Amino acid sequence: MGNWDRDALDQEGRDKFINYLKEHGYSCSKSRLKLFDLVHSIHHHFDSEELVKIANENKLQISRATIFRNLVLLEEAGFIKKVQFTDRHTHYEHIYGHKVHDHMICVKCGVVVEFFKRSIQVALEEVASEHSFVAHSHKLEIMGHCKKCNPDS
Amino acid sequence: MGNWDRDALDQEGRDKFINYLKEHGYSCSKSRLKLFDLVHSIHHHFDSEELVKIANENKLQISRATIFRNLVLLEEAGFIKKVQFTDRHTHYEHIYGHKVHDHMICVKCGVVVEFFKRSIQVALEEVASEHSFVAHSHKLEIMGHCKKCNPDS
DNA sequence: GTCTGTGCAAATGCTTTGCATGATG
DNA sequence: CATCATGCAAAGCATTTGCACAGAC
Repeated sequence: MGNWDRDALDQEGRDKFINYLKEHGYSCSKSRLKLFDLVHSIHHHFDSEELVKIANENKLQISRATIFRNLVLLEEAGFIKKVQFTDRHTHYEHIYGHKVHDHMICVKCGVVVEFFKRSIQVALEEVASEHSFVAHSHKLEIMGHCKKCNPDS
Repeated sequence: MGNWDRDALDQEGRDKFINYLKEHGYSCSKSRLKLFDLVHSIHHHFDSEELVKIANENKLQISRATIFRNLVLLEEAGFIKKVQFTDRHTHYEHIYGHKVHDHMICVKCGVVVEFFKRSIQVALEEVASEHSFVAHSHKLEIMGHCKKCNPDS
């Protein structure tokens, strides 16, 4: 994961991020933009440790503290979202340029499958409105055994 | 939360727990049973801190370490389950004697509403089998604003 | 030049662990 | 009486924070 470069999609998101920063009175520091690029150079789930590692390997000059502080900002700006898998620390995934989806996790081998199911989305809307909630987002993870790890097969 | 007592339902669960311990080669220590009772005397979500606090107030003589160690056991035995809300530390809820349900969390006031929706359960089963997964459990949380905190109302 | 962001290292807070002691079967 | 559980205090680990300095606008 040492190499990372922006692609066209990210460039568009990058501009949105810059706008967000300006509109909300945050400055466009180099670290923030570097972190944005770094985060978007990873095409899978990631955690803070991974960012720190890549940043160090590539001598990006972003400290661990700055990474944590700006992950909060990226989350607040709606570019990334926390996901909690089996272990204790926080993982993130991209939102920008990605479709809404949920996760299925094999408790044996740890494989994570992303899926989208319209009927779930619809049912979520319904149940929220039944309880007079205005839903903004949700977190859904199915735990079980994947085909390979299925003890009965 | 200073008072706690077993009721009939818990007594049945308690026996199951004792069986579980025996079958799995764990000893039926006083601490373990006290923790079982304590956990089941709480009728809502709880966290380790709350258990420690009640244990101390009631002089139950269960140390923090023992609480953590046995929470793992209770989870493994299927009596409680981890739930992750907004803050950083782990919350638990009962499984035994409770129906399957999910949560809706108000991001403003933090209220947690439990709900059950059949169409969601059905859709979860479907999507798992579409991906050749055998689902054991799931975690579903809807984040949004409750009626009171809804900014548009 | 003023205000905001960053780096560093220390602090935090939940959780885990090593080891000597105590309870269990 | 051998084994497993517990208590205590210390360690771990992801994350947060205070403060002096650097960078943005």
